[in-house]
Amino acid sequence: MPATIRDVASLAGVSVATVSRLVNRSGKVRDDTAARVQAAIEALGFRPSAVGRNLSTSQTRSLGVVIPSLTNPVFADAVAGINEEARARDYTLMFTATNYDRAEEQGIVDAFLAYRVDGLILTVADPEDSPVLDLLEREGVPYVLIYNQPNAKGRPTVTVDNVAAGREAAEVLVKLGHRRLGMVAGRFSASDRALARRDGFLNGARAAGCPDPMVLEVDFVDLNAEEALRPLYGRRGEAPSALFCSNDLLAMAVVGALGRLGLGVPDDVSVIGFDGLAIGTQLHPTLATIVQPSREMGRAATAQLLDRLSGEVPPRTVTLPHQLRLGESAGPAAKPSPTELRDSPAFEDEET
Amino acid sequence: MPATIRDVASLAGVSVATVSRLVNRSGKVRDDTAARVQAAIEALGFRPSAVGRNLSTSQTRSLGVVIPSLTNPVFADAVAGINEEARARDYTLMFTATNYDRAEEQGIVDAFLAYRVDGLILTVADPEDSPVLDLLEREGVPYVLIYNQPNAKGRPTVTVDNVAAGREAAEVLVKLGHRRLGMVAGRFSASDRALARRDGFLNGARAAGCPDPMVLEVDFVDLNAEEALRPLYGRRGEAPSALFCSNDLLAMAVVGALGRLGLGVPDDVSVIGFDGLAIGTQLHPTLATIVQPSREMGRAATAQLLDRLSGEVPPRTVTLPHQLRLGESAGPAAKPSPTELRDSPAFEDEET
DNA sequence: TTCATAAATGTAACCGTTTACATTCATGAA
DNA sequence: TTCATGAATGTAAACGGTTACATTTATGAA
Repeated sequence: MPATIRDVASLAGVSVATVSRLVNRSGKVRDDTAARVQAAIEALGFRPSAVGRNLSTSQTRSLGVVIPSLTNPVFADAVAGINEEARARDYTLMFTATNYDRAEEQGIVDAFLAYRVDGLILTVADPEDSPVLDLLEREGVPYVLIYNQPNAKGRPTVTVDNVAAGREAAEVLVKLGHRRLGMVAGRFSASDRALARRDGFLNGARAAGCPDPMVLEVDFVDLNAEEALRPLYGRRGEAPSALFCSNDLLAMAVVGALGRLGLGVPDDVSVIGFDGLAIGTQLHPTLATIVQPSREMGRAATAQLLDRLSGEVPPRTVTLPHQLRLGESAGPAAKPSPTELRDSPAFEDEET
Repeated sequence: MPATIRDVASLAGVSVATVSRLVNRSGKVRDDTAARVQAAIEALGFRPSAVGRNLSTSQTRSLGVVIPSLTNPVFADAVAGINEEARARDYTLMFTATNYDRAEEQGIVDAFLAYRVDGLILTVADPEDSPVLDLLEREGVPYVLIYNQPNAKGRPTVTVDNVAAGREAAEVLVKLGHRRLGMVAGRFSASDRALARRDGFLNGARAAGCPDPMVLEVDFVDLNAEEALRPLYGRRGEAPSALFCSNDLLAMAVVGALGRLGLGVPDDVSVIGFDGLAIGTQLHPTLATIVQPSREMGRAATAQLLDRLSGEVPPRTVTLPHQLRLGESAGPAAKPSPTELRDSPAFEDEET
């Protein structure tokens, strides 16, 4: 229905090649011819079809974006960054969320490959063991991971140092006087980064001579935080006085749940999250967290991918700096009660 | 580089038509032939090119999504809904955020039209006066608006009744004993819905015999809420005791800013937002708000658009139900001090 | 067997671009 | 005036599918 390049050509009395040259500035055309063609284009409202062009050039100037969920602002922020960079370079985005479902993941990537996207940006459950990534490798379609851990297979990734960050979370809590630490995390099977953060956290706790933190693995989607925390806070004395949550959304839910369990934050329990969501600073108490530069990560991933597409850079892993953001949700440990002193011999080697 | 339908055909010793028929189940092919072709497909890793298909069928099974921002979860939620419905019907999404910029808007829609998306879902600044929508109308490309106000030009829209909702916000505040109401809103020029909410709010306030609420129009992106509120809360007695915010993000910022100004929520000032973001229920105080079913709106918009593409339904406007969600941020008005009683004769006709 | 009919398959044009290569045109030197 | 040269333009073949229509093959009734 819309006008084609041939319509324009015949109206202007030139060949399609000339029209194409003018439209793409890919060759010289005399001024008066140009004017005639331009007039024809406007008269017909000609809008070159990307699909025709894609077919003939066998590239689409489009990128596929595959993330677990948009409901978590951390991903939304990354997509915002991806979007910015892609638009700036005149690429279009095909987008989808997998809802943490591997089958979906597969289906989506299949669809994107059918559309012949030039490259993909994705966050997968586990890059070490990912059929989709293997597929992309096999097909030779360039991709960059985002948020995922750098991994054995050398897959290009833009991320932060989750292990170091987890360790810092432990360290700051210890510095505040906490000894009994705990962690609440989403399912590790769905998040290699949560796993890395845990590793760092345990590490940090051990290095500081704390007893091993207990780790609570919870169902992140439709979570009942109160229910999940109850076992931990059934008996008082032995429960952790500080919790590290594998992401901010989780941390916010935990803070709310603790309140409903009658525990004050940070007076009874300190909480520190991960992600650095903007809203965290608006809350009451403000959320202590480890900030990752999500938007920037999106931008960086896109930049690398596009550079790669224009044949420049070799694939590589980029680690962006994270940053501790103190907040009211993490406070000094309460003075231990006599019973607790008795229960926790580890207190002997307390520092500070 | 990837295998084409002709490769498959020649390997299987059949014609391309047969392969096509098998792939699309669009015609009968004998079992043994089917097996041979299937084998060839697998041997070559044949993946039919959507771009080839798009060209020949002149449709793309893709939808364009254009929203102001992903950073606001209300849009992210809608996109999640759009994504769900689109995937279920085997459509792919092209996506972009405009950052509330009209020029961007135009550029993006141009790009989507070039890609020949089958239809668009969008939220624009002002549907009454929108070059992009006029363009779509002219080109005959189907679209559905989301969040925008139903409008004179009869553009199909999926939304809630923002005017009624605004009125309800006023009513609930009045019922809590507030008389001096105020509203904080994003720029009306960027949001027809904020405008509608204000209209309803003013209406409700008047109907209840309250003095006209003052309306503070603020810059929503990179907002310094504290600075913005200072004029309102410079002198105490005359400042509003309850604020309606045109969206939840704004409300959260306002709650935080009030705290920093030394004003307690809800003890000194009540705050009610709009959107019903999930996090609102986790906050402390929990956020009173008017919930719109964002995900559902995304789904509904997509459903209507796709139905329309298959030639069924005529374009129409759908109004989904909104819902008041009480929260701790809106509480009863403080007993008026004597000075205030003197200053506000309007208190005479107080109800309840 | 023979033939009408239906089932299965094949042929080739078309969708809207790009682009290698061929052709025509203008220009200025000889 | 003629011709070599480079600039401007044109021709036609891809690109990877779909599909109307033509052709071949199988089926079963007479």
